[in-house]
Amino acid sequence: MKSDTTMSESQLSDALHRLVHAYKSHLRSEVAKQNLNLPITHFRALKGIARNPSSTALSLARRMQRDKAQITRVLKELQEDGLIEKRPNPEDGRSQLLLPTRKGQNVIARLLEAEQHTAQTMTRSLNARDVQRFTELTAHMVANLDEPTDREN
Amino acid sequence: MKSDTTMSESQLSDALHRLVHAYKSHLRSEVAKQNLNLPITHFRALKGIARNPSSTALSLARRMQRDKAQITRVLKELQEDGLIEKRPNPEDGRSQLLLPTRKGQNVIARLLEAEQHTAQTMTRSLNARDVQRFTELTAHMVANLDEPTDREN
DNA sequence: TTATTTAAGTTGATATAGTCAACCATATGA
DNA sequence: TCATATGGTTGACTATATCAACTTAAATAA
Repeated sequence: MKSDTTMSESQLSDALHRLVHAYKSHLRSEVAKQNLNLPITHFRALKGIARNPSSTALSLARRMQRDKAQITRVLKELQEDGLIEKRPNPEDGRSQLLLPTRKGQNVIARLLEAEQHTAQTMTRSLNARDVQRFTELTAHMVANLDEPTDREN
Repeated sequence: MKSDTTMSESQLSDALHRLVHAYKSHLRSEVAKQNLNLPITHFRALKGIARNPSSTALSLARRMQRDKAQITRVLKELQEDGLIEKRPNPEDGRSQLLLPTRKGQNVIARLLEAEQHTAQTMTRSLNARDVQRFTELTAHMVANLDEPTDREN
């Protein structure tokens, strides 16, 4: 009798979809309130660059687990918006180091606020332990999904 | 000193994105293994229709929390693929009832298998209680995000 | 040192998702 | 019966993702 299991897995899947949808739409509107017009992926990329001082397109793609083609495009737009700059990578002539500009740092600060509002709304009925637990479980599941097929990308 | 909080929220957000991305890509490949060529959203819609005997486009849109325009398109394609049919709704001349065809039911069964594989992979390091807890927390968060703005759509 | 292979990044083409506004037809209620 | 609301459709557009081909530089083998 596996239908119970199947059921709970369907629920898990649906709940996840709903959560991410609701999360993105809330965050998008928070970002808009800050008068910023930046898609979520761009935000995430920008954050990743700021957090990691010597990012390159490829290292970012790996950390975000996104296609490098997509990253190239996002970076191009971030650069056009003056949020990041690319510097030649002294260690590899094919690659560039990514840095947030001053403007980019400014924008990041505001984005983090928006993100925090959203996260606070989202977790307002949970205590810190629950949030912690949730994050851990999430990370576990990501690892489980990634492990089998040695990902390249 | 709120930077700790901000940090954990960023982590939560990133972890979530990664999970959904990994989940979708795993599920997509499981679906492909079944020789089915159906986007995830179509699958979810089909599932929703099968689960709920007297679905209409709008009720489905509400349950899935998706835009009705998007639902219309998904339904059109499911119908073109012969997976669902539309019957006039005796209670409202503007609306149609949605039913899976026999073929649709067949496909659903195989999709559920694919979904189950993915879920099993994803949760293999967790026990049932953890999964349960995770699903609950997810639902809580969805509720928190939905509550404030009385959603229409 | 040249030739071959690999890696970083870009580009093109295409698929999938989601959003918003305008719109048509039916329903509802004043 | 007129005005308004609702179910559903369509158009236009944005955002996200995937894959393959390609360019240039790097690494390695011959």
